[in-house]
Amino acid sequence: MPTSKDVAQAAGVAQSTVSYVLSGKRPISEKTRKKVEAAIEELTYQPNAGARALAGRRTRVIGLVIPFIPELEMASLMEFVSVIASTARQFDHDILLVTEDEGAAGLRRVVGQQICDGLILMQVEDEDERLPVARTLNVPVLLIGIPRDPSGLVCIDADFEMAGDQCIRDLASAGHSVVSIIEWQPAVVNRHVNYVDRFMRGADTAAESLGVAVHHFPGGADVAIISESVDKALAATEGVPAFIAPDRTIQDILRRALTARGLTPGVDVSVIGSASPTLAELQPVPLSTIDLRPKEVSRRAVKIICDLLETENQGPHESLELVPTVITHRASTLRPPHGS
Amino acid sequence: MPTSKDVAQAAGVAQSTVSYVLSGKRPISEKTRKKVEAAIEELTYQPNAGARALAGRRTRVIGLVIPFIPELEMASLMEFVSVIASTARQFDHDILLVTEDEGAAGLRRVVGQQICDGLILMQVEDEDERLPVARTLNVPVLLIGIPRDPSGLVCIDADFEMAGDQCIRDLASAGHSVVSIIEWQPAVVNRHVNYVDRFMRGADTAAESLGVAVHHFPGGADVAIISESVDKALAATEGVPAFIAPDRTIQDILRRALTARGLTPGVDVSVIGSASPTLAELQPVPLSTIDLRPKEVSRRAVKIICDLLETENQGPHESLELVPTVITHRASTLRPPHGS
DNA sequence: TCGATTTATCGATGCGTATCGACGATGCGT
DNA sequence: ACGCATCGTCGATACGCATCGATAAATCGA
Repeated sequence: MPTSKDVAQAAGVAQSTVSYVLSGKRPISEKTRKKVEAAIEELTYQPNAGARALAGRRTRVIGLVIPFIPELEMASLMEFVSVIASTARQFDHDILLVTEDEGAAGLRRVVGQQICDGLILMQVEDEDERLPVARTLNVPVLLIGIPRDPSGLVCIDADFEMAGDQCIRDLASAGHSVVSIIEWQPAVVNRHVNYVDRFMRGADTAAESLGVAVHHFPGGADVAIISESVDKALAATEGVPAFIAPDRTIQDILRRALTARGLTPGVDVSVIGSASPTLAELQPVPLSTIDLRPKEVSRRAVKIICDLLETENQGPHESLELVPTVITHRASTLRPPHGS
Repeated sequence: MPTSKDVAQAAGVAQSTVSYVLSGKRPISEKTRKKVEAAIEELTYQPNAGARALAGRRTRVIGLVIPFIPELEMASLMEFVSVIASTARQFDHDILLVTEDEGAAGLRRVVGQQICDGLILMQVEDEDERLPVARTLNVPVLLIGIPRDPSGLVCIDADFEMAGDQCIRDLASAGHSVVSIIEWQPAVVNRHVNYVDRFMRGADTAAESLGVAVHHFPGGADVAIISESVDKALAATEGVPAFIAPDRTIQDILRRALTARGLTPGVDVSVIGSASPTLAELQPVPLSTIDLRPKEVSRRAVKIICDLLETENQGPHESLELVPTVITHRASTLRPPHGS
């Protein structure tokens, strides 16, 4: 492997000059820059990351703490991971995976060994055991998700309250006065992420101001529970029933339960789910969706932490950014009455 | 951040002694070891990764090249990633994400900058553009998947041929003489991964030796295509029909298509799918599965490359490891006739 | 034309660890 | 008691790069 010294020798300059050509931190004449760049090209020189980290006290690596494999939600998780990694590259950073099974000790390790310049924590819970540790680490930490006490922390998440609001308003404007919301699966709810509450709060508030009645039903991974909820919901509704199912697994089960009862989304019943546009269009009846914008959340998360890494001021930051959600009409919801 | 020099000072020894206590590469008296360990504890010393990499020419990081986000198969992908990261930790290594959108240049980068000691390539295609590059990198590379020409490369994958064989034998022993296999989705097939072919070869060979007739049907993401295949398959079968659907998405669609026709798995029809035991049990009718053992593949992949990293001999290795698949009877297939 | 600036480059040093050779201390046999 | 191997520790050096101060060269003003 060629070193910057080799490059310097090939270009007939000092090693430090090579370094300055690369970093641009001192003026370099056009002539020597050309020489150095030619030498770099010829030797296919690439700076050694370890040496760079040692001398520059910067690794340009961000640790990504992924939650413990819950067998569910994996697809969604992967989308975050993938977009985070790509975006990090755009900011000239790399992503190191830190698995949850290392626990809080893992955070101390990657920061203590200075493998990472900063951390992104995914799936932050209401009372997350990692937070006390995160607060004491002397590196920027970015949370995806909002804990009960976000003081002294930098958080970002989808605006679930807005999502709940949008769903209710949308159904209300389509003429529904009763809406049934089916919660996330117990596996999600029990993890004590609070976006469930935020969503419901947004929905309830909107419903109250619009005079819409909202029924809540527990989520469940198996058909029986959902079927039961559907029956209760149908019994409690006059006119065309409306369902909101923000959990992807739930919405699949819901669709089957409705089909089994001879109800067609967009005709006899309105359904709002959550899915990427692509997947939504692939449904038997294209699904109206509330888009929680995982990609945008991921992108902003990376941007925020990279900004923090640039301005290396040590003062503990604190901020809370909510990414607006987007509701999209497709065939699974009734159209609003003409003129409304 | 304390350094090994600080530790040395606190313990009243030389810095090199601290290093030897940590590495164990030279004998250290019980007494000074205790002193040093106490100092490490007290200062919460952790060795600097950059310095370590520089001096030891080893980063203890493995690059994991994840395929370009295909919107499908994400859950399965995440399972690999998660297990790989955990297993790497057991071998005292970390995982750096390398996204496919950097292309082959990404491989050169992470190796050239010596961010990684080795690479794991996921989802290797038949004629993978990354392979020529991989062969010239002077670090161990481990492929998950088997390219057309595996010469000079180290590969591991599930034994899809065995999987095909097992499925056919299982159905044959349950009395089926005609079996319909529904291929993976076009999105998978078109990516030119060859495990599809390997599976079919195993199935066809077994079928021939057992006198079983096999019908192949294309996969498809939407219900219409699968329904059509099912109808054709039913028409072509006398007695109880049997289906094999190794693609998870397909198997979900298949189940609905069969249900719609009043066929109950395990009673009027046999179905073998692919899913984790957990998910298989959650189905309306517990699904007989062919387990492609993604976790085991991941674990072995990490073990292999870590072994290669230990024995740093430079000679280009070549090997091909196939992980045995496991077929598990559940309620969705007919029971073999008594006594067989 | 000569000193005062500015510009471009060089040499030296430090970052924190691993490793090698050296050296004093200890134990051995005779 | 003396030479000799062994054990435990130390000091010095290298790893490859970033950065600082210094210096030579070029530019400018008067």
